[in-house]
Amino acid sequence: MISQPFSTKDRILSAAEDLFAKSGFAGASLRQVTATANVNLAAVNYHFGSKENLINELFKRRLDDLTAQRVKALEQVQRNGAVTLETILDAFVSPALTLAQDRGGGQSFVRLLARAFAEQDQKLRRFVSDNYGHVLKEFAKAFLQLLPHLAKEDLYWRLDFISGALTYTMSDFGMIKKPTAISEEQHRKNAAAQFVRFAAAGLRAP
Amino acid sequence: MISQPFSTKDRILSAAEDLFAKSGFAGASLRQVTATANVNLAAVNYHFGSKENLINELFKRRLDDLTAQRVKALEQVQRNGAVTLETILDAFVSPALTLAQDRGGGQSFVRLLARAFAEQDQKLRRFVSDNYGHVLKEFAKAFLQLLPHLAKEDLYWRLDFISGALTYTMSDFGMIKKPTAISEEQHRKNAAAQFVRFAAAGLRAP
DNA sequence: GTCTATAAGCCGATAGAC
DNA sequence: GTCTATCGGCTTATAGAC
Repeated sequence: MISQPFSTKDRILSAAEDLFAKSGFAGASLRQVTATANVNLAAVNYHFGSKENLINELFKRRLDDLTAQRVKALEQVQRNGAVTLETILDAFVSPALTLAQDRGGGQSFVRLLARAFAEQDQKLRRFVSDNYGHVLKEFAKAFLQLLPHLAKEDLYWRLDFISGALTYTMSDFGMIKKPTAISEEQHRKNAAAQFVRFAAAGLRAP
Repeated sequence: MISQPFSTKDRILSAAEDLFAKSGFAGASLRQVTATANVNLAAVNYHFGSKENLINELFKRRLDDLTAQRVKALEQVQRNGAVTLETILDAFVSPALTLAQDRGGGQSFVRLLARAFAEQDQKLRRFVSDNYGHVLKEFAKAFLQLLPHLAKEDLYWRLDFISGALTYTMSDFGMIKKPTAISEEQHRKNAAAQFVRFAAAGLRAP
């Protein structure tokens, strides 16, 4: 069970991430996945049991990491005392946009996320809500403390809008025409700044 | 070529809309579509030529209508003189949310839109941009007139965020827990009002 | 326009050798 | 852990009768 840098399992996961992002879960076959990963067709069932379970492990791998980074960023904001709508939003958004720019599969993964939303797969939603819902609640609590006059119902609507805008922005991130003069890092920071400014104003709406 | 109320063609389109929304373009087969529509399997190729072309006609049918309603609403706002960020946003958003609530297939269609976005299908994007892009430009122009100090680049970022939030909201619309006491019409108006308030504040961000 | 029958091929999953 | 070979079932698309 020792995990090697380019194990069969890893190669399958990476190939699956790319192909499912490109063609969808139903649109990409395990035959395509194993051919791209340069492994035998039977290896998928040996290592993951089924196509469905392979997909679940795909989400688990990335969401564990993304969630941990968001929590870390939020805690850091709260420890440093500079708690504003902007800094909290940045703690939520920046890890996601960094992932959206990562060529090592993260870029594919955020497109997978957009697909998962469109799927409205109840099992997947349950999985996400069970495993990562508490983090969203942490952020909601932080926002509410800064917006004491906002009704909870209004906040939830607005957080939904923000989630939608972020999902859309992340998944399109590779396509927004980046001025060739600036670095990817610069572009990512610009996107985060634009997003935070927009979302903070939206949260402050009367 | 006389279009009858429940022609084979119409039944195929409606069944396809529902099934593709539920299972995706690759996930739902023409066999499922024709079985649901109560028509023969061969009828799809007779009337549409191929699965891909059936999908295109699906989008054409709804987007022609949605775009026309948006243009009409925008013109009405501009004729009546009450031109504000809120009224323009409402002209853009309300026809979409009405569609999202329509049980006669519109509800399925907006989920198809979310899927199409996740697909990042270049051919479909080109089709949408070629046929409906001029309407988005009309709205952008109207916004810019009310936000003379906003850089164009900033506006485009914000319109992207708004599109994402709207796509997400529409496609999730059937799932937001509606208090049983209020009517669907009421719920739709509430969603539109929440959205317009949020988006207008976001557009006005410093 | 609608039907049956079928072509030609891809699918996920597994049995069993190595 | 990796391989080949294969099972049973599904897919889109079409040819040709009615």
